[in-house]
Amino acid sequence: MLDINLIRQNPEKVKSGIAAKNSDPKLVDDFLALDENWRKLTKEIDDLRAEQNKFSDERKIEQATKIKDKIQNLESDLKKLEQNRQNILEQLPNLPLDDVPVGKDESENVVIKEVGEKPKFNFQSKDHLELGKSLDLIDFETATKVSGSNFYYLKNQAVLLELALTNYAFDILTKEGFTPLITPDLARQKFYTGTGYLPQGPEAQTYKIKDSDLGLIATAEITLAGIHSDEILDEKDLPKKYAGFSHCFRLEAGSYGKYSKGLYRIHQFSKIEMYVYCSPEKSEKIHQYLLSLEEKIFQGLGIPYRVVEMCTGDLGAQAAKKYDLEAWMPGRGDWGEITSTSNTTDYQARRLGIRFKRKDGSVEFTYTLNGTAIAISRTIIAILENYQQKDGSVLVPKVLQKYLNFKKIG
RNA sequence: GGAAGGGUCGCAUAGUGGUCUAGUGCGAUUGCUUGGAAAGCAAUUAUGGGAGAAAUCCCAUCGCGAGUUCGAAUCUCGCCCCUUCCGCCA
Repeated sequence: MLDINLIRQNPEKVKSGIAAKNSDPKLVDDFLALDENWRKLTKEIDDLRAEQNKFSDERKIEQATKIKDKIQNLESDLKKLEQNRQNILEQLPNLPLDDVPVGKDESENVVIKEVGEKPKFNFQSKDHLELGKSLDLIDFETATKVSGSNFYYLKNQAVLLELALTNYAFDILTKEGFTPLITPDLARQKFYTGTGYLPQGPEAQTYKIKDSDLGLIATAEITLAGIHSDEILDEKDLPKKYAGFSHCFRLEAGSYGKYSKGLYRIHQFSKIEMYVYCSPEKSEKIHQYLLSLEEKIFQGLGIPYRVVEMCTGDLGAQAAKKYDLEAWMPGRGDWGEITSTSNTTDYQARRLGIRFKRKDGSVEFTYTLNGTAIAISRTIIAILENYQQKDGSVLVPKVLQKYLNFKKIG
């Protein structure tokens, strides 16, 4: 949600910002028109109420009743105005930061750097599906029978690999002062909408629990953002850094093609998400910090990756700035998204009511940032495909060996 | 899942239809006092919205939402949460 005062005072800035994100700038004019009517009517009703209160206090019941009827008539109009105004407000995406490259879609994203050496195989390499099968690590067939397509059983050493990756990431993050958490895998709807995820409708990517207000979370971002909703934090406690493990559930309706196969696009996976609450002036530095932690994790794993900065058109609604890490995936012979970190400024905080009190006593909205520490399933793809050997086995990255009693899979 | 009780200002508590503009205590901040502190005394002590150049004024908020009423913290209904007991279970 954007700051109403910003829209009122600087509509041109808002228009150009949302236009860069492929949203219709006309929404701003619509909003301002509704807002002006809303203000007029609000004033009118407030004044009437003041009058009604006065008559009530003086027990002038007849006059008070008359005003009451008047207010009731106006109030239904006000409700409509308020709702329309709110609808538009919720449609407006967060504005991109000034230094974000302008672009229409993902084709205009900017590759910032490439780190690590792509492996060169002197044998016929396999993709993770073949490796998963030959090494008995992933079972899609049985999962399809039990749960449907795009589910999987992790088996044998892949299970231990998942746990090792979890421990590895938590070790790094706790050293960095993050509070480790295992979050609920279900959350109330208001936290989906608050973080900007759509719980329903044709574009919904999330599962909803029938006859309840709950849904399966698509990311721990939802449960981590909820922690301090409707709270006023103390500036001296900022930044608050959380690392939350959760299962993530995504409908992924209509995803087909070679890039969707195997573990890449599935209905359920495990992920550790970083989430930071901070003051506005610290947010850009912390965003770079989150990116550096993501790089540290994948450098440690020895997986070649590149850093991509999203252009304005590919930021999504919540983000003001966003970087992805893409790992080299030999099985597809291409890069595949493996982490994502966003500065959502005060966009989520406004919806969720997350504020903080400065030393001088003033209260303002907190900035929030999120970043993937590790998405286990895609990381397993990258490990299997990059560490495969001629004999069909897969070496375990050095940093994981201390969590496992084997150095080689197969 | 069932039954009973509860949710009030940072915390603790009072408040069962109008003087609640929410009392009291604790805590916090500021001032007075002091060599300094404590104690004491005094004042302040929320959030959102609207009008205004400002001082300031007005509206809303007692878990959330709807309703009854000229008037609701107080009455009614729905929901959420907490506590205790029962059931079920890891």
